[in-house]
Amino acid sequence: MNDALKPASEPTLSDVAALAGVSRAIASRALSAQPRPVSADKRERVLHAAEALGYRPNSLARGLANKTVNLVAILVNHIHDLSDLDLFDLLLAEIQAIGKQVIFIRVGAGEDAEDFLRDGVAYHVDAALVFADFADAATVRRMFRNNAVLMLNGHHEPGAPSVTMDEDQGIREAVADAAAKGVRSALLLTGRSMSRVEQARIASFRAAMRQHGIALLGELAGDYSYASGRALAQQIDVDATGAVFCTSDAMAMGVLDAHRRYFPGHAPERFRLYGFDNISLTQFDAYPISSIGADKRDYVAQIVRILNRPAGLARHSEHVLVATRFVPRLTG
Amino acid sequence: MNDALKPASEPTLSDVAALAGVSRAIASRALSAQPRPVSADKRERVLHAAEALGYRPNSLARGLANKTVNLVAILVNHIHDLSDLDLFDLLLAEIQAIGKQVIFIRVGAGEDAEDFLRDGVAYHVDAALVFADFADAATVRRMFRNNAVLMLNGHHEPGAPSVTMDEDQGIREAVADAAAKGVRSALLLTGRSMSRVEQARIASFRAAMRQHGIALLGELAGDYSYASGRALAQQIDVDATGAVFCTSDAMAMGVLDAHRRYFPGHAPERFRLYGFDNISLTQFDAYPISSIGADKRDYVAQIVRILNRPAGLARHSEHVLVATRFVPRLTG
DNA sequence: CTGTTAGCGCATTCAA
DNA sequence: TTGAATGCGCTAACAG
Repeated sequence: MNDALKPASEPTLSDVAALAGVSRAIASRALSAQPRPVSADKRERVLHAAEALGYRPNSLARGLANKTVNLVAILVNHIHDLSDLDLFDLLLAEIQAIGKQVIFIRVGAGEDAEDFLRDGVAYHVDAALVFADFADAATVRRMFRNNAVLMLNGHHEPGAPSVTMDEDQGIREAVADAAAKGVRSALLLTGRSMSRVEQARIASFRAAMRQHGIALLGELAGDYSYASGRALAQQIDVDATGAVFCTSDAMAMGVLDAHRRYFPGHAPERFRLYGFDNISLTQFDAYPISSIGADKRDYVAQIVRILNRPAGLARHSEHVLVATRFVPRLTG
Repeated sequence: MNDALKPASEPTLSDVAALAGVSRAIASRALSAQPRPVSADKRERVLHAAEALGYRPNSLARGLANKTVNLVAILVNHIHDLSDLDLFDLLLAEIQAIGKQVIFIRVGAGEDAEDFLRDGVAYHVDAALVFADFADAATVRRMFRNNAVLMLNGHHEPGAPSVTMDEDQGIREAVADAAAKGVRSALLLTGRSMSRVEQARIASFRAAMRQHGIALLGELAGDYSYASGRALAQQIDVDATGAVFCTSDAMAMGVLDAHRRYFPGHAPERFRLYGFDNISLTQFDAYPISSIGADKRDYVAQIVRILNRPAGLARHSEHVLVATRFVPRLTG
């Protein structure tokens, strides 16, 4: 088939090289981001040819040859928690800023992960960021044919680096705040308890309350959602309960709405209310919930720093802790 | 270098074929998702070998050979609007359900798109879903070396299919509702007016109000955010204004908080308040805002249907309209 | 049904 | 500095 009959398709490096009158190797070097030996005039010709043809390098082919794809996978259970909104937009922006693209993988309840493995649908990526609860590093490594796994779900295994929020710190501050305000008894509303992060939170609350002599009246199992907080709030004995600690802001919002008559003008009348994650919604007037959270910019910066490390994540497994703090608002 | 000295690396198809004692082609066919002619026993041997080696196909190589990568790009300005939470989790799940992976691209204010083009960082994808305001189909096509562009940002160009919410319908219902309740004058709070979608919304509101004899007292320019609604609410003359229509629920939430004294028990006392997008947050007790929106499942289903169409999106440009409806709640 | 061969588009040896 | 040749891992076309 001669050129005239060739179907219109994307120009390749060969086309550029042909138009510029150089070899493919020269064209490749001229177009490379790294400095490569090419004479000035040939470089010029190649660049012009590429421009004229509207040439776009094929990332797949480049990745195959390079074994570096500039692709990062983010594994999540889902993205419908309110706190996700604050985090992922920032994370996405920062990862793109270092020249990588983000492939989002939603593994749902957790069983689906096995499907990914079996079907081999997963991409070969430079690194995998694991927010999903279930996943252990080994599974994720197999999933992505890659050792560069960054654990962000509270697990920290010897082989893989991790960035974890030091939630204990913020929890202690919040409980101390309650104790200082005379709280003697409290209820704890929890989320999905199978999660490592959640278990750590619960343990921290228990320890801090014990330390401050606050009686733990009970633990009610929710699922982080507004609806679960709204429903569980019915079980709160407002006369006996000094404070309600929730492991998500959304649950605290549900509690607040259920008992809003006790928060006239948002001043705590019966019990104090504490949320978790310090989501931006707590800045809305209707939900002035005292909360616990880390500086998201700091958290994301730590993740990106590890991602950007030339050595890669595989070798030395660094475990980074990001500080959280108590953020007082009207309810706490 | 003999096998003993070969560095430990990912097993390839060749390794599987060797272990199974078949050719690479047979191994490839046995591992293929599509039915391919392979004898039962060889297929069995290949599967076992793959299992034993922990073989994972390299999607890059497969894509290169196939020219089909099972990758879909989603272009957004950002993902921090409350309405994004409802949409993208569902969309992600549904796209994965048809065996494709999602690469999220955040183009921010819009200038960054040019950077993507220049740097050629964009991946070769099967299709691009364009939610970002700025982008025209031609730019996106160049960006992804691909003609399969699905416009979801309100633009519908001849070359590219689109799925658009028929917002006019819901807006007419909402305005009719207000008129029926005796509203004679109204204010409109708008978002980023450069967006095609937003311009259409504004036009619909104007037309509907004209039709129902509702005087448009003014248009206040916000940015879809709670904060902008909260701030602009100061300019509302509660004595002269029968209703406030907002082009986002978040702005309506801001208005509600600013004037909450006029909504005791959420019963509209002075003016009626209408939001937009019907986000799930309007189901929270504190923000019972009447809104306008489409069935998200329907909307996503239309998108996935087009994505899944064997013919591809390139040829026939289908323009799908998804119905919106007025959803009355306490404020409207 | 099977194996051989030839690419996909690119980066990188290695001689020249 | 250049260009021919090689290979990344896989699938498709072809012949057997």
